[in-house]
Amino acid sequence: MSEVINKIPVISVVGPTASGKTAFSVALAKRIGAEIVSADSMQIYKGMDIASAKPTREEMQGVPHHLIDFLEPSEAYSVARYIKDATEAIKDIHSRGKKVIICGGTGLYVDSLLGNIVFDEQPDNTEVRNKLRLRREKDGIEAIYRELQEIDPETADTLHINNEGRVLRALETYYLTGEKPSVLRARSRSVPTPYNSLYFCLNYKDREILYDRINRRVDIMIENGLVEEAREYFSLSPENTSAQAIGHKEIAGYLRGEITLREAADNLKKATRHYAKRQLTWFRRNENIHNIYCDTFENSEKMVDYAVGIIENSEIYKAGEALE
RNA sequence: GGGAGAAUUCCCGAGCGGCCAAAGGGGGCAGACUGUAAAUCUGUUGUCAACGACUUCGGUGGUUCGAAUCCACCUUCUCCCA
Repeated sequence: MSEVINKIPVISVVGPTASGKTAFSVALAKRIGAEIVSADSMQIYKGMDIASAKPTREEMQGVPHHLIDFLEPSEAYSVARYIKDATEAIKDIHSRGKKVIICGGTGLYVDSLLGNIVFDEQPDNTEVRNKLRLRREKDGIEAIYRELQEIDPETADTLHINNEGRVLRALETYYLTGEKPSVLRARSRSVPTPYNSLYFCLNYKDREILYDRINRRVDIMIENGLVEEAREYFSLSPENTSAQAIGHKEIAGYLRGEITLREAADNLKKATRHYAKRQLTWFRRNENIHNIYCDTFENSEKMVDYAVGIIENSEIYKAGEALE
């Protein structure tokens, strides 16, 4: 009980893309007096407003948003950096007596942050990484994988050989730190979380409704100038994290004249649906999550009422109040 | 009106007498996930009382021990000449 008192209460709003997180989290924030810390690996980037469905000024309705629109697309980013940035933002908000809502669809970021996964400082990896890549070219992935099996069979067991990126990274970690990835992973989870969190996942009983929302949103993005945004984006030609974003890369074929805009739009819809499905898989394994099935509520206000009810019944703020 | 060809499982598309519930891809569904995560990767996808059984390859009939594969007719579609 005493540890609950010292923890920072945090509400998180997750859910698949296009589920309505932005509107919901803003409405909830206004109701309970919170600020929003984004957990979105693409909305961090400047100049990807349409593709990442970044909340607009109007949508934010005066609720402060953190970790949005602050990085150049050419910059790399990672979970480790996210945790650092988000921790800082949370402390800041909390110190000013406001409540915190984490809102975003990047499950890895949210879970790593709230689960307090510790990412130690690591030396520069470019040299090791390049060496491993060269060896992969020369000896093939089988040899690399076999080596991982010898060094850290536990990690090798959890990785499929076809997942080359992960296999390579596991070995890279080993050569960089001298420790087995499985050991590091265990240690990263050993520090108790400083947060007292309550998870909401915006969900849909009927998946078709979500898919329809996605399809419609893509059409709107195109109406709003997604093609122009993509054209500008590619003129900068960044090759980092931001290049992975769904949106611009599907439009690229059209810009090169290889496919019609219609085809590009269909590809984009498809890729977004796939992404939403992966997100659902991720969130499903969190048994502490409160699913809010959007298609079972009359209106958005009732959804917020429902969430507030759960918050009031929970201990996360009560414990804090008892302290004051 | 004449000629050529095609119809395959949710879609595209292979198969051309047994090894076919039928390659491959797409889509769907499920899953994994610790430093690029909107990424990367895996499994599954006719039905069932399910290590076996049953119903499928436009329709009907036939040839054959055996047909998605061969034959006949029918239906629909495509193309070419009129």
